[in-house]
Amino acid sequence: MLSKKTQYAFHALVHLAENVDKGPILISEIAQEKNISIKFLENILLELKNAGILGSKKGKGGGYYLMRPPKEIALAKIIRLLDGPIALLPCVSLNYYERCENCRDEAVCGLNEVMGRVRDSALKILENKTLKDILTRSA
Amino acid sequence: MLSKKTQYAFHALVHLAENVDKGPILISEIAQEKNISIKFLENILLELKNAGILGSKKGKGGGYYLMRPPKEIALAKIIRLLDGPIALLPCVSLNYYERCENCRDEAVCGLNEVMGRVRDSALKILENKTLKDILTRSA
DNA sequence: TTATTAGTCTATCTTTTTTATAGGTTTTAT
DNA sequence: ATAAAACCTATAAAAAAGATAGACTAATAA
Repeated sequence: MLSKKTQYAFHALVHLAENVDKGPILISEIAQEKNISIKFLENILLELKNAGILGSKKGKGGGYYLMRPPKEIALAKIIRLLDGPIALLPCVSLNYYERCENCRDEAVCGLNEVMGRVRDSALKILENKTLKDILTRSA
Repeated sequence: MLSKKTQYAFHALVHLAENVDKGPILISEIAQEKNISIKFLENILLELKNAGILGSKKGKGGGYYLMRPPKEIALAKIIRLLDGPIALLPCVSLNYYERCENCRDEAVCGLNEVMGRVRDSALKILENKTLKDILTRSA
């Protein structure tokens, strides 16, 4: 399961995407709209900003905004940033690989192979679907 | 990521599957072979037994054994038992569903839809692949 | 230039989950 | 009887997740 952090991030990003035309959006507005603790959300948005996904403006009229159009922000990127590996096992992770301590040889480990396939099938979706694809469907 | 518990369970099950002909297998043997803390493994095997996946025999000559042939034990079942939901979000989980607290209407939530697809693609593999499919490939 | 607004930063705290261990109990083969 | 091996329950230790606090900095407007 994705952590609350990542879930909150997605909802916040959706809100920002659905309001791109309105200039910088307040943390407090997002927090209220999406029912998220404002202080917790603050940390999350900062992290997204430091990763170059969001930009911000301080002072009156300030807030957060997307650095790129929604269709260029892949879901996989957000998950990896805030949650870490997408793979179910460290030994099949592309970005967070760790050697398996419990098997003799990954090359002939059947678990490794099957979990690699699960990873591929998830990535096929998560690398290609973007913020644009998770906006509210009526909008 | 799957918990250590689930990872250990898979490795233990593989060992049992690869030794079906040898009668009950000792916890200690599995622990040593797969490099798992024996006491931790004990708990895991018990849980698998209580779920009807393993059987056991006490006393001398005792140990654990599979209750069904490896090809009838789906990977999804093991994961759900020891790790809980396979879905990335509670609101798209088939077995552990929880309402989303952050969106107004799941029916039009794009995140819900995409994550539902990720779940389906993972389940397509994990429901159909079994213990038999994760045995060491040379065997 | 000062007050206000709003993000920045870092630290800490609480709770939950995960991982692991301990030690006695029961069953069974010999 | 005794030794082997699973059973059971509790607890402890460590790590991660979730949440909060408060002082700091930058931008804007009066």
